[in-house]
Amino acid sequence: MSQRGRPRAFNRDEALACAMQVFWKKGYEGASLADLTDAMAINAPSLYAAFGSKAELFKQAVEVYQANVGVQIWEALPQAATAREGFTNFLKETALAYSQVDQPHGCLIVLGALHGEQGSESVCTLLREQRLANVTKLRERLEQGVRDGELPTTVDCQQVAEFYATVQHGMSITARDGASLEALMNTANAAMAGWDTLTSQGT
Amino acid sequence: MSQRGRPRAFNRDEALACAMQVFWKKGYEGASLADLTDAMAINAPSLYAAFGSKAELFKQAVEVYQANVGVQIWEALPQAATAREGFTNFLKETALAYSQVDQPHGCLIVLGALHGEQGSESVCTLLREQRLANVTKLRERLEQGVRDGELPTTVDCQQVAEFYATVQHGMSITARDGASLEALMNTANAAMAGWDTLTSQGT
DNA sequence: TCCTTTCTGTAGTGATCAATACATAAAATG
DNA sequence: CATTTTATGTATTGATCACTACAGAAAGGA
Repeated sequence: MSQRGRPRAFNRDEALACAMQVFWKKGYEGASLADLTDAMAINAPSLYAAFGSKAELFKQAVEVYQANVGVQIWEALPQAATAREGFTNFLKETALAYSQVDQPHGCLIVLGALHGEQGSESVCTLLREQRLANVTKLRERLEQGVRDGELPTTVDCQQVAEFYATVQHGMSITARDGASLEALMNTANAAMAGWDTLTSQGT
Repeated sequence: MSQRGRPRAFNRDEALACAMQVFWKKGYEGASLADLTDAMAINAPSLYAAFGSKAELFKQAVEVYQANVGVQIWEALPQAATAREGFTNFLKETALAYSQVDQPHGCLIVLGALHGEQGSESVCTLLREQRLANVTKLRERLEQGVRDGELPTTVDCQQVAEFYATVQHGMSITARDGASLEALMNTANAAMAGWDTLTSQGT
């Protein structure tokens, strides 16, 4: 049972990667269909046949982003031996990912769609859920640190997770404003300066 | 030499305040002229006669935002007796301003226009310059602390300023995601947890 | 009263938006 | 070869975008 009909003349994955780049650079609403079809080197009917809609294309682009850029950031958490090392590497990988040359600076998940007002509600909600899920990842790594005996049971894991997630969110803005890798690394280090205090007392 | 011609039928400042609310909530590109004229309760020709263009209206809305919301945040810096107290209050005022009830959460300067791609380059540039100017305000307060003898001369004021600016940027995203005042206050406190370390050593 | 000046509301401008109708092209199947 | 199926390119859809032409209304000045 091979494929019937005229074969697709473009590579779906490559086109999706091009679309991801456009969304990353311009955001969901800022990326017009003309921008997307130009970058993907296909016509609008081919885009709709392959991806369904602009919103669906964006959601698949987010998956590509997570699999390529995001995984580098978030695999630092479970791989590290300690929560402290995990958070340190998480922030450093964020600094690296947000300042790559020949790539849009900052994060697609943070910058992709902030104002879900006109037709982009579902996309905005998707990204917000991703960000909230990221807070959960950070909190769970802290809770693991508590279970391991690395951190005291009095630490408020949710509060600490929200702080480091907020720092990461801010790094997207700062990266878009032109911050260098060195500057982002310094911010990552600065965020870790409070680690001992944050993970020793409850408040 | 009083005013000639038919008098304006609406209050310019009130209409501008309404426009500022729309831009704050929906962003520059997300706010359509229909949104603006609806909120301002005027017709398009009146808007253009009074403000010139959508971009010019936005720039004036930013001034209104700075004068009302921003001043509450930034006057904390010079008013405090010490840099530490100034930064603490700066972050706490930020948490308050970003989680006001019956107001859009987060900051117009941060969330108003991030992707300056299609006709919004000038607006995007304006906001970026504002954010960079904010970093300068923070750095100058630290330098004042060095002159006062509060902070050692070895402290890298630019690095510390960029860190706290990044935290503030991130609080806009976190606030938009639904964070409570309490959560933002906790993040403000968490950011201050590293103060002593950041302002004692050079790196 | 008449003229000038400025504002207001209606009704549009061309451009661009996301999304498609349709005819044709290219493959497998019979 | 004929049929079916799917993809492609051209051209276009109605909606919405920021913006404005125009005529009438409301004021001051002569």
